[in-house]
Formats: sequence, structure tokens, C-alpha cells
Amino acid sequence: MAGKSRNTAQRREIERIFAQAGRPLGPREIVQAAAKHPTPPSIATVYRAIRSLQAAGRLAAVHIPGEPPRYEPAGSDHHHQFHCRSCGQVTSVSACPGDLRPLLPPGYRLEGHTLVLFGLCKLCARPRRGKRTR
Amino acid sequence: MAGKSRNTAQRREIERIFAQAGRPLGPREIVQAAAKHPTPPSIATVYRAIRSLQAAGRLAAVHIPGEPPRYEPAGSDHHHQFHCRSCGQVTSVSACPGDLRPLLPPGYRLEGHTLVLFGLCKLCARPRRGKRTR
DNA sequence: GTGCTAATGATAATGCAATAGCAATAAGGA
DNA sequence: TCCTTATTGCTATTGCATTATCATTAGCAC
Repeated sequence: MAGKSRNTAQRREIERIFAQAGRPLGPREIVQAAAKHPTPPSIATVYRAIRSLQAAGRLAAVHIPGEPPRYEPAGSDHHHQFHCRSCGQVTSVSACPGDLRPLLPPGYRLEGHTLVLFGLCKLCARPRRGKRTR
Repeated sequence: MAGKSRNTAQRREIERIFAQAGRPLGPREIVQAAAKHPTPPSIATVYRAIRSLQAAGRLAAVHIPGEPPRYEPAGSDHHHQFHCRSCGQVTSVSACPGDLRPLLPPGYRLEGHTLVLFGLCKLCARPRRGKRTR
């Protein structure tokens, strides 16, 4: 039925970028990061790769309030995100507040949670260096 | 310069619905909730009212991953949201895990956080009653 | 190397939330 | 009550992320 998939340079590069990023990336960021590559993928290819990687369970979506989704490799340990309100970049944070079931009223079933911290990242919090715009 | 605003039935109804809801509502939900009112607001009026209420600091946006924003009255105590993955409804949760600064690497400035719990709400978690679709 | 066809690139099309335009309505001060 | 104009309803339009189209390119099995 479904033909076999092919191992292309573009898809390899996209996977490599996700693997090395250490933080969730959006389609645009992938295109930018791959721009120096000899055969950079187009935005359409990036979307296609993200969709198939996500369907294969190898990529997970990361949602930041008011922004289009970013993606990161699936299967990593439970973690959360920090969103810098100055430069907009998202950073992964490995810590977690722990069991949140006590917060819920009785009768509710808790299956998971999403925590987004926001403020200023390390670079943007430094007063003398000026604001960064990545 | 800006003319004075008028106290219309539609805007009164929209504010009343937000005040009584006890949970964040989206524009569509407002239209539905006001449908029985003698002069129900149109979706355009709801968007306009939300925008002006938000600009006046009387309404705050609530972001649930992957969904358009909902809104709730501003000024209430710090709280979070529970998102039922079965019926989609959002419920406010007054509890909070507390100070999250320890989760961040040094150099970062924490200004706030957003916590969304998800799972099954009280109604949807009841096995015998079947799933709800609100 | 050949041939088949999945994958790509460029871009048009789509979906959807949100906004703008405009004629009609109605708030509220004179 | 009259008049000015903010507000509304209807709907077309915008803005933007994502997807589809299709001609071209290039894996990879043979």
C-alpha cells in the first residue's frame, strides 16, 4: 500500500537539527537553521517532515500561549518550557513541580500537565547588554 | 477624542455572562450562552466587546494549548486551568504549586507562569454515564 | 545505468480566527 | 422628543499558519 519512505538529505538535516537543538523549534526556525546546509529544505518540506515525524511518534508538539506550535524530539524525560517575553525564544526546563493531583477537585482524573514559565531569559535579563532580538 | 461609550444591552449581557461563568469562555461560547437573550449579540459584537474589555483591563486571556484564546474576568486571584480532553471544557482551579523560581537555571528572571492540567473532568470521568459532548 | 515513484520546491489554495466596512439602529444628552 | 454618533449586525476581508498542487528532482531496487 504505502510506498517505502526515502532517506533524503533534507529530511536527514531536519532530524539532525531537532536532535541537536535542545529546545523546541518551529517550522520557520528549522528553515533558518538549515539555511547554511548545501541542500536546505523548503518550508513545505519542513512541514511535511514535521507531520510525518509526529505521526511516527518521534516528534512532540510544544504549545506556548498565543503562538503557533513548536516541536521537539519525543521520548525525552518529562520537562517544561520557559518563554522569554523579550526575545521570544523557548527554552526547555527539566525541573517539574511534582505531583499536581492535590490541586484538583475530587472526581477529576489528572492525566498530565503543561507548565510554561515566562519572564526574561539569561541573555535578556542582563541590563547592560541591551535587548536581544533573535 | 474618543467619544464616550454607551451602555448597550448586548454589552451588558456579555459582561454578565463572563461574570457568572466561573470559567474562561471563548467568543463562540459567549454567543451560545447569550442566544436566549432577547437581543443576543452577534459574533462581531462579542469580539469587539472582548477587545475593549481586555484593553480596559477587565478581561484576561486564557490560553489552552492548541486552542484559540478564552477569556475570564481579570483581577481574580492567581489560579490555573483544567482542560478536559473528552468534552473540551475548561475549568478554573484555584490551587497553585507555589514558587517556581527554583525550577529555573540561574540568570533567568521569572515573571509568571501558566499551568494547564488535563485529563477527564468530573462528568467525563464517570464511567457509567457515557461521554459528554458539550 | 535505468526505471519507477517518493520527495522536493515554488506557490496557489485552504481553513479559520479575527477585523473592517457600511448601512441601520439606538443610547443618552440637549 | 430630537439629534448626534457610538454601537450593532451582516458579511466581506484580512492575516497567518498549514496544506495541496504539480512539474521537476533524485532515492534506491534491479
